[in-house]
Amino acid sequence: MKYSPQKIERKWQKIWERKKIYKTKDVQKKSKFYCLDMFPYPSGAGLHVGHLRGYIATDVISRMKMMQGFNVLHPMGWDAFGLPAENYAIQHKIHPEVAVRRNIKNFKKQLSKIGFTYDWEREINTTDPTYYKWTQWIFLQLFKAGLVYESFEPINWCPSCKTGLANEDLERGRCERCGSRVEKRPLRQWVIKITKYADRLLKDLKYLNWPEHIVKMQKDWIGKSEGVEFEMKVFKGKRELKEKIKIFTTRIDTVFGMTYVVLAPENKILEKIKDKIENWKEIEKYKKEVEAKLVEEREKEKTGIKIKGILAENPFNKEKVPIFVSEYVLADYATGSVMGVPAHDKRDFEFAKKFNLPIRKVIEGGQKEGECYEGEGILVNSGEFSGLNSTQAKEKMAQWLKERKIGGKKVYYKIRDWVFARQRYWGEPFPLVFCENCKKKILEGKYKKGEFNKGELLNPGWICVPEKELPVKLPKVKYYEPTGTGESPLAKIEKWVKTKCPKCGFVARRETNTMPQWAGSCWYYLRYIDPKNKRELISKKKEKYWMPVDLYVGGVEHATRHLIYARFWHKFLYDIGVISTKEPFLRLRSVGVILGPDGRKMSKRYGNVVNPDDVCKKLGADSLRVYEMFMGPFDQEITWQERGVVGARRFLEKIWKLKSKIVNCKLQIDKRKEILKILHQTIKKVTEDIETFKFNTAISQLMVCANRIEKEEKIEKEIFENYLKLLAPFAPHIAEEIWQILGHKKSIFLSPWPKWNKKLVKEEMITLIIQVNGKVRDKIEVEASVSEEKAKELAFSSEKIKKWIEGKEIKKVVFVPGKLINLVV
RNA sequence: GCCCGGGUGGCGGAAUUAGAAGACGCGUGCGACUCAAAAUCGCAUGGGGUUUAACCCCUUGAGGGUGCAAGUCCCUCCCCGGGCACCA
Repeated sequence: MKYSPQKIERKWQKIWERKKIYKTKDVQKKSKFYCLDMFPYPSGAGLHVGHLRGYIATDVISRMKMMQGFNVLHPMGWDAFGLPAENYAIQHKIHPEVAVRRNIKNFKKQLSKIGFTYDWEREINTTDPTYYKWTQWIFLQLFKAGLVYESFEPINWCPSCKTGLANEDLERGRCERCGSRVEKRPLRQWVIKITKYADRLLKDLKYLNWPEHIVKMQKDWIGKSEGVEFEMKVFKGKRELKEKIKIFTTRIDTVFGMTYVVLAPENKILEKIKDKIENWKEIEKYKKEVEAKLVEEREKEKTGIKIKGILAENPFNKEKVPIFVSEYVLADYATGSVMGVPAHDKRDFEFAKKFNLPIRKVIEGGQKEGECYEGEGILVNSGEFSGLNSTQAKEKMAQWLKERKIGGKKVYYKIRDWVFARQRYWGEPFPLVFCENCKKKILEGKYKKGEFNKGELLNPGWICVPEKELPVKLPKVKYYEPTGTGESPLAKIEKWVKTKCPKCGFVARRETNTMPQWAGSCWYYLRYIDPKNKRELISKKKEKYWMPVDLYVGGVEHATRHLIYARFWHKFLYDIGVISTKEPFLRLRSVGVILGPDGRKMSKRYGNVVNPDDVCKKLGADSLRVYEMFMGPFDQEITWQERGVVGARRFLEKIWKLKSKIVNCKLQIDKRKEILKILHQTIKKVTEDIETFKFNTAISQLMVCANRIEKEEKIEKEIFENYLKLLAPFAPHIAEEIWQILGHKKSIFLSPWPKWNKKLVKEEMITLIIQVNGKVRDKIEVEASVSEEKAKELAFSSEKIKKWIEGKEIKKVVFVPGKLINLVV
């Protein structure tokens, strides 16, 4: 009989489904394994082979764990809110809801052909009201805890997507999604105080078994800076103003080198002191110019303007220095103002040169003439602090400021609060309404204690929708295109917007922004555990059993977005007692991108997309699976080559043929020993390599083993069965088919994973390498336990070796047991 | 600019604690089977010497170093990929 994957694959997929062998049970006894993929956006383009790489890997591991006796949870679902789904809908003039339904159907169909172990009874969809009810619920808890605030500050606005964006959604000043240049635009926004969790998000990284580079990316993104903050007095002539300029620096040791101060154009202090500024009109003009610039443009230059008429006083030496406004100071980091120390900061150096400002050296550290020196060293020209080294000076100066109550140690983070609202249709509605009456009450202080929660007091007028009224359903609309006005399309649906205040019953209006794509993916891994729970987000018992996720697999592109947001929400849920774990994802592995056959990113635009359906049809799902795991290191980017799938298919053909050699009796003893040895070596290598994500070498070992077995006339049934089990996670259909042909009634995946015998794995005989001066000159078959004496004897008696050492003095002999002997002459 | 990865045959890639460089696969060549082709099977396959053979030399981006021994460790440089980029 010929190997015909088209027939057997469909057959087994149906049987597995019917017999529900992958149904996850919430039994609490067995050891559990929660194996999770980052769930896909069901885009209209469908899946390509690149998407599958991670899914196949988790499937391989899930199958092995299953056979090892673990209770495995390996679910799948859909991250279906957000821009990709919405843009697709707009482009094709279909309602997003319809498009999503259609796309999910297509994705599911595609996935069903690969032979995954998903338990579809736990399927989730972020756009399902029974799901987003809980997304809204979590938001409400954040709101009530005072972690959400309404802001009107200028934020990043994508003119093409017509929505505000979070810092995380930018790439070099461009929209991460569409590549448009982002503008700063004042907009009413909901912002979540993720910065409150910055320190914990940083510290707890040490508990995680994550790839180092991803940990580092998160550290850099959170960007903790420890320094000193202090106040500078501001003078107009001899008169001191009541406003003070706050400076944050990580290099207080260079403070005596300050020759000027720079403020961000958006710094609020400017407005406060504008009547003291002689050239206010000029400053105002400059401010407008800078604000009109795109984020990207601001990064290139160091334009600036001097504020005339006022000076700032350095508290350390009472020196009065000029004040500038420049675009190189960021308004939304630290105090929005910096001290200019051109001798010891490259940016200040550049600026000082441009504006002809004095450059004063205060750190001695072997710098070059005419350049700035950013390293640490010994303080000079620094009054009482001269002679200290940078580290000592930092301590003493912070103390000095603290004693005078004008400053002290301070920590800032690079991570910004999370801009959480989008002016788009396809997202979760906010469970908030705005009530003028309640606003008045709060502002006038005429309310009872406990009448309003922390969030409501923080955002006067905004009232929480009661939890029992959740979900606030996204209304069906005719027109869902973004408006571009800063309002979401929902604002136009008067019937939906107009409502009653749940608190006082007055006329109120619903919040019309929607949540960003990331919201739904922040907690989806919890929903898989308890997908049908209507009473609570998750049952405590189930959470305790299944959490944390034991293995999480997905692309690196989520390192500073989804993976930070999800950790943040998880920690919050922990804080309010909903869950018992501090971190959601214990072990993380990132999957490398598969490039098209032309070496470019797989994309419709390049016409290089490989559809798994075609590969399955032509060569079979098992071949596809084996190839994807064999093609190279899992986390590495790699080019798709159809030839490679053909190679995988040939390997499976070989296995298929091997079954005709199976016999029920035992082999001759020496042969049996040899075959058993390679089998047990293979059990060891495959088991360990799957565990450590070295799928390519696991398969290579399976090939080596098959090549050896193939040489025999006969194969012992038991040996072959063990081999099949090792192959099964990679090529489940063919393994199951042969398993059945061999007479088994139950699925191979219900049989136990083989264990290796330490004694059998060990080589008894080895090839002893004989080197002369480090070069291989002879090889001899010996027992692995060969002694140094014996090895020497063998080396000296070798004819080949004699040739090399003849007439020479042996200076040294190096013996590595079980490996080699090196004669140095 | 700063911080991470990485550079191994024609190609994808193996190589434990430094211990036979090139496992496994692809491709290619030759042969078998065949009327023929495909598929399949067998053999060969880093480069260069060489009288068949035996054997020798060179070879892991470049150069230097440490070691009996270096793809692996150290220094200098080149190239490729990624992250961050006025974060004070």
